Amino acid sequence: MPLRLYDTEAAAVRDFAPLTPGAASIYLCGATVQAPPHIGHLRSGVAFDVLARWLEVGHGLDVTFVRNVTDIDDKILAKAAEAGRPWWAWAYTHEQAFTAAYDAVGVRRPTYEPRATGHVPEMVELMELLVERGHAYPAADGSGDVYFDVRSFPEYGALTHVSLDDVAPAEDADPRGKRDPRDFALWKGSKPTEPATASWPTPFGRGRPGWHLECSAMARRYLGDAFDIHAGGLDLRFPHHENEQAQSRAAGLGFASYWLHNGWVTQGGEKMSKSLGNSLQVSTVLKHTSPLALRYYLGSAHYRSALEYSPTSLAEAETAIGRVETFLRRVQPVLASRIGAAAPAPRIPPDFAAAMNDDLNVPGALAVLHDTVRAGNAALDGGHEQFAVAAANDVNAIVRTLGIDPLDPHWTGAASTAASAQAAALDVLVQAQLEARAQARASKDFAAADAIRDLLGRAGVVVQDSADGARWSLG
RNA sequence: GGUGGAGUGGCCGAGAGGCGAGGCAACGGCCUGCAAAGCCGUGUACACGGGUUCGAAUCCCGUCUCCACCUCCA
Repeated sequence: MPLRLYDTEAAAVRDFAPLTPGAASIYLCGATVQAPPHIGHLRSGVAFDVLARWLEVGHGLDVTFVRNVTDIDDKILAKAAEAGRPWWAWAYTHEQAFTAAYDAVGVRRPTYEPRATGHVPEMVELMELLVERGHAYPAADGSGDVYFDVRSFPEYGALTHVSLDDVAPAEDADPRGKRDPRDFALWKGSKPTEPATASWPTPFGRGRPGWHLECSAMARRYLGDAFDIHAGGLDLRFPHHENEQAQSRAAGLGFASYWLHNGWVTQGGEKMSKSLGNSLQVSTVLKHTSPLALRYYLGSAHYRSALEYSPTSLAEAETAIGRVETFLRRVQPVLASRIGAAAPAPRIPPDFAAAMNDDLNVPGALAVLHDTVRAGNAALDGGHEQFAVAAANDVNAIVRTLGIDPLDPHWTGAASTAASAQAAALDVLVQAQLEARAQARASKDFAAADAIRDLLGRAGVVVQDSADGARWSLG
């Protein structure tokens, strides 16, 4: 079953066919590290992390995933200056905040994460090629800027389906040096007002990267002249991705075969923005929401749709993924008791695969997950062990593929030895309480039993009785 | 103005000509000492007005509303 992906340039869903059989290359436009990330910034990271996982698990492809860091631009320079800090320190501080946020929600590290400032030679190479081919020119006003000549490239506008007549002037530089006001900057000559550290020597003079050029240069270096998928947020379609494609194709490179764009996290129907304050910064949200629930929430709408945020959204996600965790914990004793019994063959549930292959329909995949959980719970209730085991198998395949396995040490904290030592100590203490409670219940002393449960409850320990004894969990 | 997207039950959110995706919330029931968890059941949802069709949330025409990009914002 082929993977079908919506390609922005074709404006249609297309079968995915990698350039190299057995492999897939992805370039994702990462963050401009000018401020700490809010939950909206995590959406592309999570969405395309799921894409990479599915290409591997569902299609057996060897994925090379490059996600860049834009570590220099006008805003970084302006904000750092305002804060009285070096721009590079400002950028790196926020780069680390993004890394921490991605790590927290289980976005796997990319194969490589290049920074714009580390790729000036590649940009110069590309500029020289474009100048040589008649698609770029140094500014006539001696500013040191280098511009892309949009009129020299008839395909300009192909990605976002605009005609040059409809393009407003690019306001990224003083238009005096431009041949056409719509020409955009590949390179920006250094200005006396800017820090000396924010410029690099080139044959065109000292300066710094234009925003668009870096991605063309880095994608080419790490993924080659042509690669499979270029991804990013919807807002990057124009001008950023249009300009990237124009540069690369004008330079004679194949560039991206598929363009994927993710939608917004919205509030009241509007794009989440920094003006909304710090309340939805990832670091703030994670104080009251588990990282797993945040990741689940970010996948609860299709990646191209808007995802509405409300104060209850994250609590709902917590409850929903909690159902899955409860089932997996319920079924564990059954699985443990069957050691030696023939395990069902590992498989990707067909309904799940069909949803994923349909342009990564994660909400549809989650519906399959919940259906399977319900069937598994019903099987446990009815004592149909074999069926419960099969359901557990399917649930595990789904949650592992989506990166939302509630029992993964990444979420449970068991990865750390200190944490697991604490967990083990707590378990001994709680089990002792549960033992006392079981005795109280056996002698119908429900007041004593409830007192123990209340005590544990005040400590944040939730007790659940079941046919085979009480279980406890934090939360 | 140009280009694109969207309006689905209390909320979130898939689907895209015929079986009420799924989650959250709510209500009823089963189970249960109670609770929790789990299971079963309960909703005449598709912005509005026309049209096509045996049949439309889904196709066509028109209208309204909202959002995004064109401002170096995932």
